[in-house]
Amino acid sequence: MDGRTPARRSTARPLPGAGPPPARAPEWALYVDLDAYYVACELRDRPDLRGRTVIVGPPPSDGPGRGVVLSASYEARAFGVKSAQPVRTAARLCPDAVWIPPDFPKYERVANEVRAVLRRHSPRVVPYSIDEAVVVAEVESDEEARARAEAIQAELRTALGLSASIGVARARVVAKIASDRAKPGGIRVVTDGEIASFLAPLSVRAIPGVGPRTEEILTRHGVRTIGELASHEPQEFLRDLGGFARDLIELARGTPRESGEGSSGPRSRSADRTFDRDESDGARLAGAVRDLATELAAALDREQLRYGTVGVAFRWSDFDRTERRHNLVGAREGPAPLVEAAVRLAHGLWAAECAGRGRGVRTVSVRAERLAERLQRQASLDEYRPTGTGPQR
DNA sequence: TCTGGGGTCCTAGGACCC
DNA sequence: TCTGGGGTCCTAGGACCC
Repeated sequence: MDGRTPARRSTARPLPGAGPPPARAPEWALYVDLDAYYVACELRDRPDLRGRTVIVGPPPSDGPGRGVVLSASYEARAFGVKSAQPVRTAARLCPDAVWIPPDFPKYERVANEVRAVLRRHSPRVVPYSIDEAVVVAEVESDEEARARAEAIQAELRTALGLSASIGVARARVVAKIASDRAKPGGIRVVTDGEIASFLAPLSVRAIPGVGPRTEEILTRHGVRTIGELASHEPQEFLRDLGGFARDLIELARGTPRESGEGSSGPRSRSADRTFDRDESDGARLAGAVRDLATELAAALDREQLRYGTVGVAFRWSDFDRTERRHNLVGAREGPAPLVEAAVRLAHGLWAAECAGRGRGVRTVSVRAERLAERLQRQASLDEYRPTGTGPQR
């Protein structure tokens, strides 16, 4: 919900009233990561559960289900429970856990309170997800940066009852990695001179953007830690990793390149539905797509967004995924173009499958992309369009 | 352990135009 | 007579993140 908040990035420079303008202090990134966020939000309302094994996710008692754990308290993590774990597994590992169904509107509200706190410590706050944000601070030294992080941590705890881990570095990527090392509830400062030695012993998996696939590729080249990466040349990985190879090696050598200010409003919105049982009835699939598209259009409408591309994806019974997209002419709004395109794409996908393997559908999702803010003026322009001509909705 | 519901960014190939 | 090469748009898919 925060994508459209003020901070126009090009004009995000702080304006210090009548202060002396000359030399700007160096910028430090304070990467704030809230600990066990969904659980922490629930514990604010249920202090009696503090110190207990608490899991946010669809309760296993609701039936077999296909859900996963969204967040687990550190007490539950001690039993091996973790995010994205199937609820059945979690229930087996930790049979006495207290289960709380997720309440996303609540987490969104609390996230806004968090961002308000952060803005009191710097006008430049870049949200990365519901529970992560970077605070850009212009301070003279690493000691000052640490002090700023301590102040943020203290205020989040006293004002909102939330625990945060904060990584502090000049480069955002490094601050992010440092915040992971500070969990839970710590602060880790990495100065420029320390970057290479701080990263060297860590697994390449500690780098954001390196998942199982990339790890496997690097392992094939004999690279397991970030330190080992530093002695290679980007060309060695170019074919497998593209431009990412250079970023990785520069980071490993302690000279990461920074990538823009980021976060300029949402790029896409989607709505999905996972069936209780894999669906193989074309008419029911089309019905689900129609419902999702209608729902999505309403959500976009609430956010005052228009869309330029519609996509439909099927997750098949074997967990494989297929997607089709269609570019509309210009930016559209309202349910009709979205529903019409989504149903057509779904038909195409389904027809292709029926001609081939004939798997059932596990999850169907409808996505709107190339989002643009709707101008207030637009409504009145439409009023002036001569009736009976132009595209009908 | 058979795997949710959101998202982001990047790449590659084909169509099409000059 | 086939013959470039480059740029851009569109679509599909891959990888990754929380």
